[in-house]
Amino acid sequence: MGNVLARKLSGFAELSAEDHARLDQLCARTFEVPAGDNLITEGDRPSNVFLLLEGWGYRYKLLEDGRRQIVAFLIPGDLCDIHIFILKRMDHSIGILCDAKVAALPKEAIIELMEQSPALNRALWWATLVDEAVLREWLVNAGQRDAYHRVAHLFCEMSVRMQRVGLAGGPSFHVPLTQEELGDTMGLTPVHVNRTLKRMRSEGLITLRGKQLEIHDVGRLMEIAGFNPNYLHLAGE
Amino acid sequence: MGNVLARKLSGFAELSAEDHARLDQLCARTFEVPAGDNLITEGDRPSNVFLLLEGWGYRYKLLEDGRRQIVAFLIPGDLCDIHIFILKRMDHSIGILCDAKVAALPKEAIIELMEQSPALNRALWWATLVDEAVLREWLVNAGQRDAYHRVAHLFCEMSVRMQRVGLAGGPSFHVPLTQEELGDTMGLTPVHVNRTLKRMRSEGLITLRGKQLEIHDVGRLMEIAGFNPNYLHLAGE
DNA sequence: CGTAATCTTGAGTCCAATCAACCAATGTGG
DNA sequence: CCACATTGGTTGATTGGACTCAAGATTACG
Repeated sequence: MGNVLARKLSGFAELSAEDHARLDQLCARTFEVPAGDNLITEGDRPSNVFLLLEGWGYRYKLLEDGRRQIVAFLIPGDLCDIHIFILKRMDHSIGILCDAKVAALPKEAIIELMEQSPALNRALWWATLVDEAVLREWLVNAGQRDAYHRVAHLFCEMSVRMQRVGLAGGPSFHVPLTQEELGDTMGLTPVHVNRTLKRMRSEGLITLRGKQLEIHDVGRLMEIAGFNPNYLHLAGE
Repeated sequence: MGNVLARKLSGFAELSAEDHARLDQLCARTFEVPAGDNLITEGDRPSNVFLLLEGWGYRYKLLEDGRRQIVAFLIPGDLCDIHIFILKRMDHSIGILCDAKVAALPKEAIIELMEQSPALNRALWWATLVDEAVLREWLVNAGQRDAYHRVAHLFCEMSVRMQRVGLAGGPSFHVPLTQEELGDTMGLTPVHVNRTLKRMRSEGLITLRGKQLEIHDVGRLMEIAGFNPNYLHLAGE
């Protein structure tokens, strides 16, 4: 179903029934990608745009010595760069965190879509700009906040994003990340992530067991994190 | 002159004489912005796209307690987000570092430009995607590298970017940044930036005096930084 | 059910922050 | 034209947050 994408985009623009049909049609050809696989590898020249329908992915870059920085998470409804084919080669990789269902959209289909529907064109642009805004906020996170506030901020963002696509029923949702992956996201070691989570648990802020994250009081966590959702550019502004 | 923009874009796409004319025309109405001013402030609803013709600008976000993270530098030829008007409000600010000359491009002109010239459309897209790629690399920098390698990496990037728009004649170029601003860029304190620069100076890597940066051996600095220019997606790939 | 991956905790170390002067350069007004 | 103020740069001493190393507990999974 293109429903995940439609649901996400309709948070920004009013989509017509025709637009919905277009999106559904776009997602006709899907395939499965098992956890641990790479969807795209640095150096590739992708000619398709991928849409994540189920599961989680993540963008990352590797340094020569093996260190890894995760630069984005992809959750259902997320596209990997609509215009990626403009660049000659990928400058980063996209990995899959848990068994995923993916639609491959030929670039021609994307171009056609954007030409035919001004609403979708704008909506896809909006999604792209929000991705960039998230990247800026992650840079703020890594550059300015200490471990405790970094984790808090990331969890707030995840909560909002999961809510948005209907994957967080209530205060609890699935986060298929190891502590090592959390560390590589925020520039922390897994050991320090562990200690930070322990602290947040002991303060009654969260429960994180078996990849299930529960935020006991989102408002309070947002306050701690200094979380301002404006950068996600949600519907109601 | 739109020449700065044209020079930058022609590093990616072959622009026709007509395209050059279009760009020149676009930059007809210019104005000056003094150092220290904000070009755009968080919360604004810009209806113009700004093109920096002379001087330096920087994107930044402030936290409640006054800390600042610089998330990008704008040098001559850089546009501030072509499609910014799709978002309702700015989620960050753009400041001016040294007296600048700026062209304000009405969004209609941008849209028209992109419709009329496929080459320019692609080129502007390319510029946008490169901006995002730089952001990813900055996140890697802040998340994974220590102060010494962070500074080295940033200087390598600046060198390449300045070279690209013809603002670095040889190994030396103008960098109108205080050590505090360098710190806010990389998530370091000014004191530590100072010590790091001192070390790089003592190792004979750089000279930095009066806002003039000279990199004595770019190849060596790139090696130290682990700098791979692929993310800048230059012409020759 | 056993092995590997992940999580957890402790002890010691180190990189970068903080605190605090002092110096150099620039600029302004009397 | 000089006194003084301000900003930016430099250096030292100390502190602290996060890393490293290491070992044990728990969980996941073939």
